[in-house]
Amino acid sequence: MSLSMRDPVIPGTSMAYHPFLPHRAPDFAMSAVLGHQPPFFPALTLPPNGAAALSLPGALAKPIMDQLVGAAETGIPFSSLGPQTHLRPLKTMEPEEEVEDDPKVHLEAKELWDQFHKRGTEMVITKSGRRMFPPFKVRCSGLDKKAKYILLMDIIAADDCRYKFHNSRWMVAGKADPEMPKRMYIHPDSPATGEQWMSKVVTFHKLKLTNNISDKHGFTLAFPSDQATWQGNYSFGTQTILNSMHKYQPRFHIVRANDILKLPYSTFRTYLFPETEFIAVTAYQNDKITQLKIDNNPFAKGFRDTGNGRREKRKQLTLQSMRVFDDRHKKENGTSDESSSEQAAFNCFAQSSSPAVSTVGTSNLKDLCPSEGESDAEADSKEEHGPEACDAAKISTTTSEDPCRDKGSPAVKAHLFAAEPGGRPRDSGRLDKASPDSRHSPATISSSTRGLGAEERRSPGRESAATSKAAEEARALPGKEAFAPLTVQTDPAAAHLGQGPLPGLGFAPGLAGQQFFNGHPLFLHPGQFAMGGAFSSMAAGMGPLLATVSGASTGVSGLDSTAMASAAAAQGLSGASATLPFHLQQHVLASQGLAMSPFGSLFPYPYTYMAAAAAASSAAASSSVHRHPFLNLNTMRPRLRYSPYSIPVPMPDGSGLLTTALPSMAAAAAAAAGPLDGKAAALAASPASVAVDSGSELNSRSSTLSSGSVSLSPKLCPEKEAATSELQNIQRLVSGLEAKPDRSRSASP
DNA sequence: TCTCTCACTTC
DNA sequence: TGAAGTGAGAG
Repeated sequence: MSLSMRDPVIPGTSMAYHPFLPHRAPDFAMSAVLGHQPPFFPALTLPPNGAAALSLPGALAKPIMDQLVGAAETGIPFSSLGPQTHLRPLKTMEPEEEVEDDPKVHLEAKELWDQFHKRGTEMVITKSGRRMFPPFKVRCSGLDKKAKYILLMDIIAADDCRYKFHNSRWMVAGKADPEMPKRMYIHPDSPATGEQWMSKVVTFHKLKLTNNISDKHGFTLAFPSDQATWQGNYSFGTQTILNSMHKYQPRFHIVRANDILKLPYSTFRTYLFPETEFIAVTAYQNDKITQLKIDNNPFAKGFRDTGNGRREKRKQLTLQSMRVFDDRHKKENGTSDESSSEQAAFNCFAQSSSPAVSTVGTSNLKDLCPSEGESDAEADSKEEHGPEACDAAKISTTTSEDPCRDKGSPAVKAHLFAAEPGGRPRDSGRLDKASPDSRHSPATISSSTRGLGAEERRSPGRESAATSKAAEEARALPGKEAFAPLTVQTDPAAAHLGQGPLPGLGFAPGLAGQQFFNGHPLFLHPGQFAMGGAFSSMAAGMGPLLATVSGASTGVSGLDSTAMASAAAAQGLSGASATLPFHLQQHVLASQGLAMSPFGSLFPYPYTYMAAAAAASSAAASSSVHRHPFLNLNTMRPRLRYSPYSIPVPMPDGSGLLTTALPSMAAAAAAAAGPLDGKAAALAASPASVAVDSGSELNSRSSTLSSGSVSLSPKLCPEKEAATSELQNIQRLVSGLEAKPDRSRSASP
């Protein structure tokens, strides 16, 4: 049984769903708390009949169940298993039936995105968080109507560059700053049936972007995995922390799972829309972008030229003053330079007075301002081919070297922005969109290789030699290893958590008013208590996950005194002592405008540890290769389908699924992944490049690729045709990776 | 560059 | 009606 938004769960009344509460005890076939270390470990749910009832990959389920069940039967101290273990109702662990589906995802408002993208989309980030505009919306099809899916979104760094807006163009300004802890946002409606998802446009407009590293709207989970790139901590949250003047790429994920608890073991189908790439800014740099926002964002109506808003009044005032100035100038010089006058006016009005700009607001993609800066005009003229062509180009561009790209870095898309230094063959090399549907073609990344390839494909940069040089220099700079976004690392275990690429997972926000813990201890930041459906089950199912608060330098996870105590006691957790007093927790929650769930903050785990874990995760992810955890993961494990979550490995006593086990695992993973840096990316890139080879193909193939039936392009990897079983592909690719990380190059033309 | 306040908007 | 989302502009 899983909770969802549809479950009538209301904070304060949802306790009935909490497995830790006494009245829930009967629902459990078994209930036990195993182990006591580390305190931050969430409970591992264990059905009474072992692995069979747990919908986990065989490889994972077996060792876990063997250990847990075996330990219980033989009297082995639970502590030897490491994590606290909770047994959950069998019914919640019943495996799902595998039903074929063929998900397709279409980006909504693509035309709008194209308009922005052509000029280098900027997204404002603020301390309190700013929504994305255009909003990220997709429409799904091809889902199994009856199956449940969890939809997620995250934003990853597009490259390792820092940018500056110079001479009306975005230019590389050096190496990227240390990456912020990444978070994944779970759509608040998750989980929902395929039918439900397909019946509406899935919007992620509530996701906010922030530059506040102390943001409390997130938490981190950590769990072991043999997939290095996904081993460690996973952050979720309603706000994504970004670096200003850095380029980012939103991603959309479809996970077929009827319960959040299965998320860690489910296959992620990732979709990437190049046109949604953007540069985070604290203040708009490109006036054209500003104008586009004003013209299209309802909330900015007041700044539109049309209307009686402040903008209009100001404009009129400015115009008036300008006329006075101009008249005076004419009298003084006896001549009138219309062009200069316009230019002056343009400068003074900051484009608000530009006629050309006013037309930008239309939904149609037209030239914005021919009269504007040469760079813009140039860009526009080049972009007149249409947004679709532009997209195709993005995807197909492959020849030029991207200066900003780290060796092996899969994602380098600096060239994607129109406002970049001229002279680059922006349009050259673009592939015509063969299919009308290509406009909706995302770069599907259900397979690691494809995902990486997609970005790799795009990475070929348009950067000038100069920028390339700068990037090179920047690259030479000390890595981000030193970066520790989160303050204190109180637990050694947390340190290694970050050794591997750690993709951030963000659990949805708008789940307010719903309980998300029907069960197990999950370390959540107070800010997450408002989350609902997805979390309800997630908490219950994140057994092997280590939860930590991420991105928070202050505070402690808010915990309901009652529930927390109950949970803590049940789990034998010791971290509660590190938490704030209940009233303080309430204060923390209140400060965030969040209602504290009665059972809410279940996790008495030391906030500091969580932060440390997140920091470690972030630091690990900051490596060039790890810049794109998702893609990197794929690189490491080329799969048509992959799970960002851990895959079971033999668990040593005392470690098991716990974080304690992470060190060794992470280390091993890191060791394996390390050498792959760069090469691995290349490997992954090959299939991906194929996938993105043609916009039309992307679209038509997205489903196929995502489904894993066939994802590799016949052009590049004929031997990897759909007929090849997924397992075989995985095995082959993985073995190849391990043996020859760079083999991919040879395999990919 | 960034942060904050402001007037204005939508919902 | 008020909370929340906007860009402008000052500092």
